[in-house]
Amino acid sequence: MENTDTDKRPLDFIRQIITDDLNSGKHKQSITRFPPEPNGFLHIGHAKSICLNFGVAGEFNGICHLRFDDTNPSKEDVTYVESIQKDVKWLGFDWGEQIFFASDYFDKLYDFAVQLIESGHAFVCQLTPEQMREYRGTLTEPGKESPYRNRSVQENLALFQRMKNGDFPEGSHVLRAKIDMGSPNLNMRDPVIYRILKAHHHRTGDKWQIYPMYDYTHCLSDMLEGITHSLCTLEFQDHRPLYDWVLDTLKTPCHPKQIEFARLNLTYTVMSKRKLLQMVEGNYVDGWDDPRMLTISGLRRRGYTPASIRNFCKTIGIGKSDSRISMGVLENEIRNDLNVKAERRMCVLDPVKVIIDNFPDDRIEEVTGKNHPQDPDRGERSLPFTKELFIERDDFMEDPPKKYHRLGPGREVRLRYGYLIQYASHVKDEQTGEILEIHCTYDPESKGGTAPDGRKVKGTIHWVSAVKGVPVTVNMYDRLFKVEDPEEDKDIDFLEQLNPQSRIVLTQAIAEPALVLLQPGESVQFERQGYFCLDPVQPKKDNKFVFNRTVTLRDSWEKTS
RNA sequence: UGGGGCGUCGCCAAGCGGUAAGGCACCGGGUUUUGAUCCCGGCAUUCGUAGGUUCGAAUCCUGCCGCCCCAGCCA
Repeated sequence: MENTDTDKRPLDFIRQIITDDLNSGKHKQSITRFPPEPNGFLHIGHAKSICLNFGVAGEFNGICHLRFDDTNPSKEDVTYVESIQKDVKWLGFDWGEQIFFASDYFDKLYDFAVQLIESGHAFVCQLTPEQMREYRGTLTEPGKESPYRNRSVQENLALFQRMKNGDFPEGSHVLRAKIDMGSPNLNMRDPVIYRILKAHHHRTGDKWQIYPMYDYTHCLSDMLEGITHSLCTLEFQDHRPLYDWVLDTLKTPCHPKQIEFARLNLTYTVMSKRKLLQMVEGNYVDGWDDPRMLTISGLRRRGYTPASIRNFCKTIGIGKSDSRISMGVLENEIRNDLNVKAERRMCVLDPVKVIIDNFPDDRIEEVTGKNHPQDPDRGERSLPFTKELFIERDDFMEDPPKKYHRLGPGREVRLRYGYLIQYASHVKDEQTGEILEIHCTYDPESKGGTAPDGRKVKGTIHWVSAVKGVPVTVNMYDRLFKVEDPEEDKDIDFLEQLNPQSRIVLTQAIAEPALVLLQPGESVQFERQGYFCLDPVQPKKDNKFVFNRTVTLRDSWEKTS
């Protein structure tokens, strides 16, 4: 990892706990784990957890396991386990040999369940789901004990065995922990730990008819792997007593410590896998890797770098208060990274023709541009300059305000790395008012952009040769939702808050020739516009190169649309 | 009207009884052949609120207010 952080940021509360446990000798090494359920693609929220768990391992000379929490075959799939591994690797983390599956523990988990039954701590219940809900009680009233709660150990053992054998239909029997129906914590009211599920599991096939529940599986998986610190999100705080109960009751040799932290929320997007799935399946976006999605694969396709995502996770920190981080923070990280890494190129997104009246008709002159203005080592490239050019439609105004630094009647501007040009005239469609072409004259003495007399011009604009430029398609991506929190108003479906302008496809854009040399996924800065990458998935479409806008450049010039 | 959490600048976030770090955003100024980058400078007498303890509190105690999570045979 190319991350040289010498910063002395204070430790977050989790790293403090780990530091203390290491110093006190409670543990000689920290072992964490990232435990995704393979039922969807990873998103930036998972990146926070990945950076935390793998980050801790890296900083404390510990180990971080990758463990798939695959206990619900009805929702899980191998395609997800594959994409998850790809994304974790891409983010720059390595689990080495430490890749595990909760499903690998099914036999042991079954044996533990038998132990629980034998010690009188679990029973087979035949209440229907509806009855179970009634017996559970409410937030303010205690629950009632199941009539099946006091079956004999023998009977429970036999029934559980038959559940395993597939003798009963789904929903007819469950194995429940015998805890306390009067507990104010609903999770402790005799929670279900095994249910019958006649589904094909992506790893164990049809071996099992019963599958363990999360609360029962997670703590035991952590214990089996010798996890020291089990880091999860805030909504699991109420589950911690159950996590501890299972391990205490089974008198396991080790007892990992569960610590919860706040999950990530960002403005102008949604984070839940359920909602992301809904957008994918409803075709509101073009799949899990749509560049507007905050999935890892979407960010990758958008042009975000692993380092920018890691830095983002580092700057937001770890805490316990619900928060919603401004999208600007993420954008700031990718700008910081790409400002250093991306070479500069010119591309005219919305072209209007400029004709240099005093430039020879067929002449093609080469001018040179720096690949990176702050880094001479990045070298230079050649740019063809011709009589007919394209500039940005935005860069010309018939009646510009005084602070406008671009082209207009009577004005002279610099064509970046080219020549100084002076406005001569322009022609427009009298019907529509559309500017058709702009005539200028150039100063032959100003090649490269500076005049011998040292005169200053107010602005520098980018351009592309009309004859040598190459047509490209550019996807202008913007925030996916129109509002900061699409889930704030419970009466409005979040899908109604989608930003209809989140993707604008520009088909008339024209780029400097050097742009065709890029590799798919490679990032560049289109000067004065932003950072773009050649689409890694579909670099060419209709025989034209396709670019994705990662993020705009910061713009202190208020655009008067 | 049960339980579990959380409340420090517009957004995050340090702070762990000794007198409010940092980042983003924002506002000034400088450099600049990207209105970018970069560089300087500004930006909470105040820590949800009301009391109490203390020489001294954002940090300890009490009450109140606000927000989030929990009644899946999901994770």
